[in-house]
Amino acid sequence: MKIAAQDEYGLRILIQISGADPAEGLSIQQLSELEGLSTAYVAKLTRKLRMAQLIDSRRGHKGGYILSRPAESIFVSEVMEALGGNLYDDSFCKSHSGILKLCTNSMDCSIRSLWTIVQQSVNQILSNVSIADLTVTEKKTGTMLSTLLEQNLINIIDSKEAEEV
Amino acid sequence: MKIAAQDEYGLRILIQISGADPAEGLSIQQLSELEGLSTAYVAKLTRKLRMAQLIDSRRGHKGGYILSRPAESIFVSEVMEALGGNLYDDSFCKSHSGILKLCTNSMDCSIRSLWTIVQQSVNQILSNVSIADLTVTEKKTGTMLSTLLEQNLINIIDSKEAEEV
DNA sequence: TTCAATCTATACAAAAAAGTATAAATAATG
DNA sequence: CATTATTTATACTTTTTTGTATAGATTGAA
Repeated sequence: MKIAAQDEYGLRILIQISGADPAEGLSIQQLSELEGLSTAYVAKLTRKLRMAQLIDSRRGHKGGYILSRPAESIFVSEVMEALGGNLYDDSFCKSHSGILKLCTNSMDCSIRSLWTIVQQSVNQILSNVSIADLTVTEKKTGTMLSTLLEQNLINIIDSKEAEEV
Repeated sequence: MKIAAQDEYGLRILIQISGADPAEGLSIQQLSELEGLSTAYVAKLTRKLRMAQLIDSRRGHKGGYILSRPAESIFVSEVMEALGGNLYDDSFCKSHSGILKLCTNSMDCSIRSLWTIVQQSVNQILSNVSIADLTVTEKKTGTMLSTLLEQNLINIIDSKEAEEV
């Protein structure tokens, strides 16, 4: 259970682009220097980001990449989806109301339920963090999203009692 | 960002062992038939589980594997650790009190903070689900841990406001 | 128009993960 | 003790992921 290389590098590239002057954009060459990756590899990753409509490209002389939308409206969940797909596809075993159940009727179901819960939890976090939240600016120096998970962590522990053996 | 094959198969094998009669255990051959994996592959996975002291082996005639502890005390987080390691190593960027911060002072820090939050969230879930919770028995049929994540999901959304721009 | 800077697409190579094969060690049982 | 059923360890092959190379298409500017 690992974060793939593409996830990390693709996200870094997107954050770099979000920090650039939108009138100029960033070229593959510039991104390559900024992140210490080969130009060929950057090109491969920008292709995925572009095909997912997260960035727009301008070809030819003075070309480069810019975000296709404001950084505030691009969420990390979308970036992960574009780069590496989901941890686990949770299209079933999920109740209509959005409340998850860990069903132990069969091993298939219990394991699938577990992955679904994990997937949902990860997705819930990543779909609430935007590229703007991760972009470094002078204004933002020192900013913390300190309560993002704080309460969250406590609740899971308490809810353990809900188990009916 | 994917669940590795070893994570899934290793967990399944452990659940199978937990369901077996402790006086008999389960052999590699039996596990292979139960899960539809080659004996060689099962052997590779049981080795990891054994080295992590999650199962005990008995060699020779009538040998096999049993859990080294009660299923109630083996948590999925340990199993994942034994099989594939962590999503991300979160040994730093974590405050003493256990409250996580998404620090945006530098890109390195902001991305690392994000992975740390994700890692902690996943770990919090997996360290509260035991092998017993996933094991199928007649008694347990129909059991649900329905509130495991329920509240959890709502809190993250609300806490988004805590951001100080 | 011509040139250089740039993105685009596809094919290739290297590294890591997944899965297999095999020989040796161990233990129960007749 | 010999045989058979079993785990153990290591080396090997296949597949997937990661990363590179290269040739072509597009654009701006002299």
